[in-house]
Amino acid sequence: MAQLRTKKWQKRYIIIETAASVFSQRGFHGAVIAEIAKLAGIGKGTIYEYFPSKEELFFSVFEWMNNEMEEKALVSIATLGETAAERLRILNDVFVDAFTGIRDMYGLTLEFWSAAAASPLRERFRETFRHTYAGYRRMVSDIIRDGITRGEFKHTVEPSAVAAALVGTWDALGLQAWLDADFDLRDISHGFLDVVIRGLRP
Amino acid sequence: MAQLRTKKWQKRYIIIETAASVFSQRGFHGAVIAEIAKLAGIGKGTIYEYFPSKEELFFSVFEWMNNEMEEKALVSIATLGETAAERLRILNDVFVDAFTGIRDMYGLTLEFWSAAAASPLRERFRETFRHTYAGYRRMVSDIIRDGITRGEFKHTVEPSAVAAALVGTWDALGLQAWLDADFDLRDISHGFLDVVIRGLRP
Amino acid sequence: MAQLRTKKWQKRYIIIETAASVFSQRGFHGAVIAEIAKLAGIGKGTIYEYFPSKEELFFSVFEWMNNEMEEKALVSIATLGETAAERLRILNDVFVDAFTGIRDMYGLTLEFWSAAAASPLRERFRETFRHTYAGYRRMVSDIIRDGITRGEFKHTVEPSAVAAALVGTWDALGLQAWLDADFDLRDISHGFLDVVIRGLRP
Amino acid sequence: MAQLRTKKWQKRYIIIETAASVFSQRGFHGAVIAEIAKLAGIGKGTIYEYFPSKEELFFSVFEWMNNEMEEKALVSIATLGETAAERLRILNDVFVDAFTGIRDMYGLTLEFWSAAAASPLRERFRETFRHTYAGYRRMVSDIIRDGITRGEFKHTVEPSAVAAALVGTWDALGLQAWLDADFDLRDISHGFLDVVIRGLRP
DNA sequence: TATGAATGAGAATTCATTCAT
DNA sequence: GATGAATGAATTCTCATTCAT
Repeated sequence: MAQLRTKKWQKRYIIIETAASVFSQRGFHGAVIAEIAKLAGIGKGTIYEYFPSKEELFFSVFEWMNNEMEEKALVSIATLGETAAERLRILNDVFVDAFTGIRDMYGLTLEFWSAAAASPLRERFRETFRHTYAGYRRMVSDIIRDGITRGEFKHTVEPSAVAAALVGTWDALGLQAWLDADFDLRDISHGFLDVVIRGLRP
Repeated sequence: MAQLRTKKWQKRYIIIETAASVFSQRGFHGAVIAEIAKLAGIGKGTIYEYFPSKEELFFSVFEWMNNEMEEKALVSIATLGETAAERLRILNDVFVDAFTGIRDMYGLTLEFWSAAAASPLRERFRETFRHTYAGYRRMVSDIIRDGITRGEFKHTVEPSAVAAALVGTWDALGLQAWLDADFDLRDISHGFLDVVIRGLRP
Repeated sequence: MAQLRTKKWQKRYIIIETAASVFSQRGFHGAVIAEIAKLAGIGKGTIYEYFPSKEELFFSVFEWMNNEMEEKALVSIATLGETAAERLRILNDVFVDAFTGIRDMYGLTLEFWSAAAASPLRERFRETFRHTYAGYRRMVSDIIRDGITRGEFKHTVEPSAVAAALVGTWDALGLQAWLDADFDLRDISHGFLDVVIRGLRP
Repeated sequence: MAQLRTKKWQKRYIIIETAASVFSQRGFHGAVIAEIAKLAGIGKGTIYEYFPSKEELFFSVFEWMNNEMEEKALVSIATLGETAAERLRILNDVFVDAFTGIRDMYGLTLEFWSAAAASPLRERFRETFRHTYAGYRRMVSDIIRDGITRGEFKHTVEPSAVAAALVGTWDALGLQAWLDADFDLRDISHGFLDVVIRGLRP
């Protein structure tokens, strides 16, 4: 991204980062543009030079976080292990780690979902969510299909069903972990993944 | 509920139901008390005779929907089948059916999560969520433990891990189905549950 | 107007009157809703209970002033003198008096014209102006036609042309008088009307 | 104007012309400096090299249009016909033509009036209006006085009263024509002028 | 001289909540 | 108990103007 080096994009990035933090602490509606600007060290009006509205800024934060996360996942996919099972475990850990890394920003995810339900930009939020989920499902179902091909997994399993469910599980376990400090995300996801992998074996 | 027969509680119930509909269409922040009142056929001020604030009303809607759902789940639990596997499948269908039944109100769930992240009443939302999830996890882990006891499931599986993941899966598959009209929730959940149950077998 | 006695209409009227004064002093854009409210002795939000927007409030002021003026003109028409010429003179004086009576509010008229050119409600302003002018033109051309019938005026004059011009003249002389404190509106309009009436004679 | 040949004045002229167009479409308050600059093909900041403020720019547009119009009127005056009546008719046509020529810019005139009522520069607008009207009145009263001298007009008419009224009539008929597409400005002004000229005859 | 990125004062509007009736 | 008129705090967004480059 040569762009990232230009001043314009650097400032845009600063705004997004600051906004992410404020939105995550206060929620979309609780966040106030003036505060974001002040924390970003710029004037209120400047934000509107970069984003046409609060909603669009929020959507940009959403896109940015999606990209960050997807990039991590893709990297991990590229550097993966021997067996399909092993690769599922590694991918699982990517999500666990990602969640742990943004734990205090998890509320933001919930705000994104709410935006997908009730924002004026809801259709764009939904479309992006659909797209993102489709991407993750594809990653997982590719691994499973590969496992089937190699004889590692039973050929009667439905890769897309398992993929959808696994992706959903990562999401949902993150939610429970966010709710409950005692929830041991790593342990629980490992325990469950063991069961799933056993279930996938021929 | 003897209460439900009193006028006071009847009107309270009407408000909650109307509010649920409006919140689900417009989101918490987009919903306007005046509209809820008008649709409920009462005066704006009257709502404040029953609920101290918009947030509290929203929270009451949340509690009410939780109760509705839990009741259904408990009924299904009580009337269950022979094997543990069968009971898991029935419980799975309860969630699938519940989701299908409130599909057009699913946005409300997302708003509840957002409230858990950013409402002034967030702690109460979180606490209720925690409690609800704990309840569902208990239902599932009871079934699994029972399966282990009966020798139907492997005794090394961690019931609570599987329970947390399954409950999460139901949640998360609902979300994906809400996002994507083509998503065949029943099929996919069945396909996945088969794998999980195989994985649970000794 | 039984309505005028209801509280709702009384308050509406107070707001319109106060707004007329503020708009006339500061112009539409210079006027601030908060000031109107304060001067009217009510809360800022209350204005929005009666008028959906600043523009609509302004338009209501416009309608109100139009009605006031038209009423006066109609009264004078009803109580008029013998000859057509006399009636033109009386009508002329109605406008002269009206202008003198609202001299310090004349700026408001200019603001209305500006609104007819550039307000979001411009079409309604224009339509109302058209309607008002048509009404005044009709009053005048009726008098002239009557004068022709009675043989007082030449039958070849075009009543509608003279009516349009006379109505315009009253407007425009008011404007010049507003610009220039030395401008003797009464004298000048009388001098001119004499010429016009001579010109109308057979 | 030797000035017009310098680059500085050329650019100033371009800005004024562009501004006239934008102000006429959007009104003074609806017009945005950035748009004027873009349409003029220059940078936003550059406008401030030529005009100290939006108001001053608007005032310059006003002056420029006044000069344009006055020039036309003076030219027509210089090339006039035989009798005083004929000269009044020619002057009348100058205004009719001028109006027709700037029909779609007529809104601008209304904005100038509004500025005379409510701009921070209102005094300068008023002064200029006064001056302009005085000029036109002088043109007309000179003609009438000349007509009286030549015995063409009655010596008891008050030239300045008729002049003020005629000038006002041109203004006001333009307004009515602007409001109403069906208004036949030429016909009506001719019909009226005939009456006035008859009234002026001895 | 020209530019346009940055600024923040400023104002309309919304709507949860109150409270007199 | 029920109501809805009144309220004003709160917030987004606009845009004329400045000034470093």
